[in-house]
Amino acid sequence: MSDGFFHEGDLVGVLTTQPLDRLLDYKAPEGGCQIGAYVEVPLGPRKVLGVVWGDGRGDWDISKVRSVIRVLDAPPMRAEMQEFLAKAGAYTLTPMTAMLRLATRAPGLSDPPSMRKIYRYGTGQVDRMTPARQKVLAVLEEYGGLAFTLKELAEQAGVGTSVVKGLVSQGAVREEDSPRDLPFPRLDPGLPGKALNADQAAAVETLNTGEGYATTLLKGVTGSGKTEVYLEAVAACLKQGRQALVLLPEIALTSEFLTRVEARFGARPAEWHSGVTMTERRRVWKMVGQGEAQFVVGARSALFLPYRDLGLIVVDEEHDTSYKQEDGVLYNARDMAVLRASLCGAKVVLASATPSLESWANAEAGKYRRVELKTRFGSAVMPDMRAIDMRVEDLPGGRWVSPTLQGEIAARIERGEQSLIFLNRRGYAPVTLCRACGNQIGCDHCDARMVEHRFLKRLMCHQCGETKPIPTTCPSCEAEDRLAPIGPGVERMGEEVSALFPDARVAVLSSDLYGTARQLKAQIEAIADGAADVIIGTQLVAKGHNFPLLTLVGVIDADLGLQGSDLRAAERTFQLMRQVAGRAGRAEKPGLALLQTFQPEHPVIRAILSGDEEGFWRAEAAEREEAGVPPFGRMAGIVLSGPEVGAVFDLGNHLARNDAPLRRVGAQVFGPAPAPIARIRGRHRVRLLVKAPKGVALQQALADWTRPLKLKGDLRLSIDIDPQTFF
DNA sequence: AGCACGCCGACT
DNA sequence: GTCGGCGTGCTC
Repeated sequence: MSDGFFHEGDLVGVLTTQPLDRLLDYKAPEGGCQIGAYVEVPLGPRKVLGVVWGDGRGDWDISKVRSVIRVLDAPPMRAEMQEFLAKAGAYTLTPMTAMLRLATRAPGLSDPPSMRKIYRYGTGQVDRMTPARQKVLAVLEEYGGLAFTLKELAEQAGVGTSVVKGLVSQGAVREEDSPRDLPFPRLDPGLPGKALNADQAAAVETLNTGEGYATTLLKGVTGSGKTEVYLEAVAACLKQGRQALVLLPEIALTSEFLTRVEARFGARPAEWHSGVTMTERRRVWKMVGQGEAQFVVGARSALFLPYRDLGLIVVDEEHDTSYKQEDGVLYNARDMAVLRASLCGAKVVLASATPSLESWANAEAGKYRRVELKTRFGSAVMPDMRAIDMRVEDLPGGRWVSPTLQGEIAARIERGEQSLIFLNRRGYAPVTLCRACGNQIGCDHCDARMVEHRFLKRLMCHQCGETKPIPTTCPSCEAEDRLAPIGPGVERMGEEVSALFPDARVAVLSSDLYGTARQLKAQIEAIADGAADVIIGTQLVAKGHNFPLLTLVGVIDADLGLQGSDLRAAERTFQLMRQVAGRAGRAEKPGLALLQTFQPEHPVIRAILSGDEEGFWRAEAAEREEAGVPPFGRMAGIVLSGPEVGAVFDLGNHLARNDAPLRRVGAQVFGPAPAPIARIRGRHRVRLLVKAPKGVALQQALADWTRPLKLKGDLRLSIDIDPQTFF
């Protein structure tokens, strides 16, 4: 190889998407290929996708080495992307083949550029003009030289597609082939943004200061205008001719957000999330690679698109736990964003009203810059927050709205304002109990209780999604009609609130009550416009929706999430409560947030009420430092699973006993213990936790520790670096 | 990941 | 006899 080019017949090392965890040797194809080239290679009887990763190893019988079939029509993977995948793979202990699969998650990459028919003005004359034909020509006239697809044109004109076809046959409309993967419309960062207040302007200044890599924690309460601020960072990035990426939790990817982008830059960005169609996915992947998509708004996997020159990554709601999730590979998108940016000299903005403790600690340590937006827009201020001490409230069994909260809701209904009841529990009742034998109905495949969904008239397991009809006899003792729903879910809250306020319009917002994301969004928009007096919602409502008429938030069970010894539970409760409370009083009217709790003296509850966030974080940080857990120590979770408990535990015990590679680096292993969810879809799960001091080569030790294992039968092992839960 | 090979149990 | 279960091995 010289300057990254291989001539025909040179030995190249190819990384494929097949799970053979090493480079495979091939001969460079006719015409040669560049390092990084996306190629199609033969593997056994199949053709597979790969990337020319570097020199061939030459350790394979040369007579068996086959040739690369062809180089695909895409810019080669950049060295910086190779490095990103290698480092991310090494960090998460993920095989490189799996990393490459993440980076090529678009269908039909090996297909030739696909064409579609488009329609524009032709030169021919129409021999017989009809009203329908007139309409089609009028549409083409109105939009000048613009081309349409058949469906678009027919729809715009309000006629059938046959009318267009008729005009084509006469030459009055021209049919052309055009590449399906069209560039995205240019965005104009020069358009005027919203007027910024002093806080915001200062924040923008900080974000845009300096060249090259830097991470800034952008902290701002709900309604302080974080989005406007980071869109200005996007504008600055686009002005430099570099690409920008905004990551959002999947659930927050709404058309409302895209519309805001359009209002700021005059065009919509490229979208990348699970709801994007296959053809659009390919278009985004290709256009990002060609630099024809300047701005991508997407879910976590958008980090692995082949950017040509990425200059900015915004991680909005950076504390959101959905950034760490399994989709084949366990990675934390927030951390990977920082890694990627540091490799390509991009800036990172971590935006949140309630940052994660990790980011807070990094800012404290001076690794991140930090800016804060304190002012809420207009006259809106943070709501008044108070606890309702449930120990002194007079509340009959089976009811959850305290008299104090009820009174406040009544006052809001009177004034035509909205109230939000927050309960982070989907369904009707979390437990179905047999009053005869005490049995709680559980899932047959998981170690979880079935949740009653009265709306669906079924019991559902929230772990595996399994449902079954609500039984009338107890499956354990066969007593008739002794099963009772215990505890509240949002559906049941809806029932209670409707009974308390028969004339009020009550809306229950839960992801499972709406068929599609679109319906849910429409419902949220209608509610924001005033279509409901009382809104009952799960954590869905904590994620960035605006309710201008909302002046009261009642948190039904502020203690939910405080129990258990999970060190992150306090952090998460704190974040969630602050966010929910931030929903109230966004417009002109002051808000009130009421937290129903049985332990008003709990440090988390007190920190929320007093608004002493710094105090909360300092206390929380001290506790974690004491315990030597993240971010002050390293942790990894090892989950073993299999159909048979005994075998899974045996493997766990074997691992725990043979922990020499861990002890060498000063790491300790705890367990095996049943995993937080001990059984999922019929597979038993056992977890070991590894705790290590900061700064040791933990990944290497874990690899040495688990490598000798031969997983027999249906046993699986997965390693989770920096797990979200540890108890 | 696929796909072939291969070695034991219950059917025509 | 042979169909088919899925354990093991191979792909540059």
